[in-house]
Amino acid sequence: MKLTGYQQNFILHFGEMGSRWGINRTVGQLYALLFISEDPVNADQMAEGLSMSRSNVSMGLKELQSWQLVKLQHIPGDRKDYFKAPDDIWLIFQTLAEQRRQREIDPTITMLRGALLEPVPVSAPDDPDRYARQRMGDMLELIEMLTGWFAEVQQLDRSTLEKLMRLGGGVRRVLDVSHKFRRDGVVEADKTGEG
Amino acid sequence: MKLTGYQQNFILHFGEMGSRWGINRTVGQLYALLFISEDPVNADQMAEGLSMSRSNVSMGLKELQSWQLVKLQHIPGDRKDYFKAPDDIWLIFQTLAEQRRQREIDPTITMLRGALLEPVPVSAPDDPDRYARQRMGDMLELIEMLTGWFAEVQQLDRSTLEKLMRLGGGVRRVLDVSHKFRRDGVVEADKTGEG
DNA sequence: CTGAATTTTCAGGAAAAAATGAAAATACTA
DNA sequence: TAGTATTTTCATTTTTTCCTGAAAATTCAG
Repeated sequence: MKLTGYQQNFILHFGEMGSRWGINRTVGQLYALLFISEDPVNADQMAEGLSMSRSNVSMGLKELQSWQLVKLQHIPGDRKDYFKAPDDIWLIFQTLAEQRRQREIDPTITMLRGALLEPVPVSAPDDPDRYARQRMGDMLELIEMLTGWFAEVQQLDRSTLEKLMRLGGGVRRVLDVSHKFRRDGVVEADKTGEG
Repeated sequence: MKLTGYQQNFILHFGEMGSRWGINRTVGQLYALLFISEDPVNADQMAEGLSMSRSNVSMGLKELQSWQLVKLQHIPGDRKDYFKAPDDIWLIFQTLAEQRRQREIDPTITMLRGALLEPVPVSAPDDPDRYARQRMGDMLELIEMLTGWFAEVQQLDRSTLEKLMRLGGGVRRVLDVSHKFRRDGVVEADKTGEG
């Protein structure tokens, strides 16, 4: 597994960014390598190409598999496991976003719901947790709105999604007009009229 | 600075999640404390309430200020610095998203642009970097589409934004109809018609 | 200016995370 | 099923990150 300087540059960058992305250098480098490799790669090749121990590759691959970011393949006549990143970069992005939601947001939603479910002792006017409760409620509301939106948008087909993206801020104009066509009251007419 | 069990629960959670969010425990706890505190808090109070050293608080606050997530205030007759999280939780979210973009995505955009600018040696059919170039181009295209979209949507006023969120996947229906009103060719008519 | 109050810096120790090599486990072939 | 190829596990070492206390720097009242 020989890597060109061009490829190494990309791989090193992903390794360094790893810490900011909540993954370690190894995992970042492994994924970068898979991402730019047209053919599937086996663990020995990765260890050699990235100059790291075989066991480190094994742990890194395990991590990547738990993120569902790699596909396992087999090559006829070869007993080794070969790995590949999905061809579809949109799919990679969606998987990444979905996994980060599960790891970074869901636990907080659970905590907030639990805390807000606790009954207020006597709802005394001097409740020391009054403000905390309110803030936690605000936070939960925002997170639920955002994650709910994301979940729905994730269902959209590729072309609709790209259309929405390219529309950008122009979505405001479309939204302004949309109340004329609403069917089920989801859309509220906007009377602020700054357009 | 006395904290109730209710408040401590929230603060501890943020501390533990910190590592997943790319901040350390201290910073997570500090922000959680500020977030649920109605009145501004000074550094000594934080150190006491969170049982950590005064110097640790100082470093944590420096970090939070670099994220522009705290507001500095002064209380008449008191020389200490007091800190507060913004009241507006939408603003907090936007700041967070903006800062993460700068730290986690912008460096990669820069790297990709630089790499893709490099001229292909002789465009030989056996260019070993052919596939890597293509993949990096695909990645840059997706990232630019997403960040560009995000930048535009960030400009929208609060009520339009909430409207878009609550619309969720229903945006497809609105998009379908929008081509009737397009002004500048950004919107492509969709003939797949699965509605 | 002086000195007290307050905040910041930073070297060094503590804790956490990552990486390694050896051994164990697993999977497969003959 | 014996033997080999391959992968995984895990105790240990290495590296990185975090936290602290002491000292330095800054701010401000008198």
